[in-house]
Amino acid sequence: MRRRITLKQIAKELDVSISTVSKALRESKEISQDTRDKVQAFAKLYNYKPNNIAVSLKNKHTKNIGVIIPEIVHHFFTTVISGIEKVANSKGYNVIVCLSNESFDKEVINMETLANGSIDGFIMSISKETQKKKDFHHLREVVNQGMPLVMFDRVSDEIYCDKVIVDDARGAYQAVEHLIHTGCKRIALITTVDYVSVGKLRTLGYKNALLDNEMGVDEDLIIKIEDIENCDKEIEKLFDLDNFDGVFAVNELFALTAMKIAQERGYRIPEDISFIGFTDGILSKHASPTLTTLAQHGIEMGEIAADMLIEKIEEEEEDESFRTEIIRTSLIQRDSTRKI
Amino acid sequence: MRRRITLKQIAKELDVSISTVSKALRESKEISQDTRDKVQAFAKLYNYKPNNIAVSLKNKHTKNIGVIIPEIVHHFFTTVISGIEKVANSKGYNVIVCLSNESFDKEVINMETLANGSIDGFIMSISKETQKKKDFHHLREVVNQGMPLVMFDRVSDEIYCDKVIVDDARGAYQAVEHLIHTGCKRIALITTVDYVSVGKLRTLGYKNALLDNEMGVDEDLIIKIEDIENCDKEIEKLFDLDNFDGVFAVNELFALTAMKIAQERGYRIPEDISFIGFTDGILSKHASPTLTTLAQHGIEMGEIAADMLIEKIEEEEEDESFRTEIIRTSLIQRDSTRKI
DNA sequence: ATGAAAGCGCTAACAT
DNA sequence: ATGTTAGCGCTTTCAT
Repeated sequence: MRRRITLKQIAKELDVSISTVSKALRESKEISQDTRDKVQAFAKLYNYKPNNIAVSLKNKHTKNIGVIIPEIVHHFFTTVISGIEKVANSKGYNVIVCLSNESFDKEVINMETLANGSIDGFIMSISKETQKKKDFHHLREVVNQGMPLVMFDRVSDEIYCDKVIVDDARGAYQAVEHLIHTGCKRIALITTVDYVSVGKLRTLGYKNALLDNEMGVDEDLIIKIEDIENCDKEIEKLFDLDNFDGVFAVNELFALTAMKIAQERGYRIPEDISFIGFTDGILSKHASPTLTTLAQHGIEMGEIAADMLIEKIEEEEEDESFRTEIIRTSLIQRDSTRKI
Repeated sequence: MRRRITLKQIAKELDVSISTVSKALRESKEISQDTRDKVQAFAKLYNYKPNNIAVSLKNKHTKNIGVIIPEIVHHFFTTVISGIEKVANSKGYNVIVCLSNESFDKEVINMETLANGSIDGFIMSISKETQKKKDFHHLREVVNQGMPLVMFDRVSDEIYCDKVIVDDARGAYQAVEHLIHTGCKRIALITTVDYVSVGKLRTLGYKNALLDNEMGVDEDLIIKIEDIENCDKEIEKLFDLDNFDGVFAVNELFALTAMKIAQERGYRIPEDISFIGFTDGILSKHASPTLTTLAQHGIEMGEIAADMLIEKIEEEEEDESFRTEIIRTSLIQRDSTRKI
């Protein structure tokens, strides 16, 4: 078991100085071709690779980027990671993933441990709890230290940094309009509690679409779900109390659950009730009937976030201007809505 | 924008030496209570946090663990990461995730970049391409350098290291027996090509279950799918050519696709045909009918892998004995199989 | 063309 | 009780 070899050892073996070895390895023409060849051959033979940590300490950058997300077992976030990873790797960066599990404390701890020199910048989506508490001191701190930060999807207006967001309100608007255009007259909304920023925005889009089409908002047709585990109970209530011919749900799970309940109650989809979900994940594609959804383009979001971050990391002087990229959703028509 | 403060700066401000500051911060009783208080107050005020990189260089460990998986947009792997993350974080480690995207070259590159000092150990599941090529030099190299490695799920016998695997053959056996016990007479198998180790093992379990129940293996009932994207075409062929009353599929997607085709052809599930899938992901739970599956306990695998790795990382002298933990699958009965 | 030396931020053995 | 020094592995400036 050979341990990794260092410059020092090479220098000693070859009876030259450490700096000669270092330079030879980096093809410096300060060093004679002869020595360069000799050093390189030796390095290759012993499979020399520079120690990343030492290089990081010296160069003041780690070539790591930290990603903090609420949940990894959530298809949208994994697609974003996939996009981040792709561009990060192509530019020589590694991705350190930390999960907050929707907990404020965990989010704070994660940020603090990573911010102490382990990474060159952050990409993050804040936890529900953080959104509820509205306490962003940890983000502020990191930004104040000059560490680049890109927020995505679940962002906060209070923090000045680059952002990549989905056009939630517009997407919801688009979905509801599609229901209207395909003949729905009474459209229900299944959404989350208001402190979840994206839920709120999607609710807004839903209302606007109704208003713009002179349909009026009926609050009885809107249910806000807190406990995702037991969303079926809440949704059952909607079916008990009211009737409608279209459902817009802010995520796949709500949409699928609603479809299942509708089917159990004997409604035909989409003839009797049409369904659209936000977020195009695996569930939608394999549901029966397949679910019409709004694709959020997670991979693309990840790629853009990583590009923005790396740009900020690598720019010479720091630039105080921040961008917000808005990713348009696109409607994926499947079998849970009527054809136009 | 205040940059991070260092020991040196604290020392200068307080007019003491760097080592005094270092010691004071670590509550060394070599230092007078007075100085300790003063230093700590100052450090707190300026929010001093030790630089991880410097500590790593000094201490020869990074408190990072590298995880290399073929795909992140794959529910099983994300559950494993979730488990790894949980125990890693609880023991003060960060998780660096790299994706091979099922590519041998990418896997090699990922390992090499991480092995150069960025991490203290690896947890990995090898790519399909690596399994096909049977080239494990990169793993061997890492192990030879004394870097702890834990392989999970897709492992290789050629590498001596700790492993965590699913009892694939036994799980498949269990699934097929369940089909038999619930009355199936002719059971089809939808599997992957043989070089995917888990596919091969699950095929083995299938055959053994049939043999042990004196049912005989009919090769016409076995299809091996190479191209997952177009698995529906292959599965259609199975339905065209043969008839059967039970299907065991080595993953969720194959099972769901087969169920959908069966439904289109007018078969009732489970009355006419029963289905079981390997891997209990989100699809199974939300399919209609819900799919009976073998749960692989990804979270648990991740936790065990992380525990094994950290144990090896932290042990004093290195221990050449390696363990293989076998995780039993469990059958989750849902509506795609008949009740006993 | 080569090497000595300083320094990145920290720890720790060894003075004083 | 405090400070000096060396060193982790590397880069780079400044001699020689």
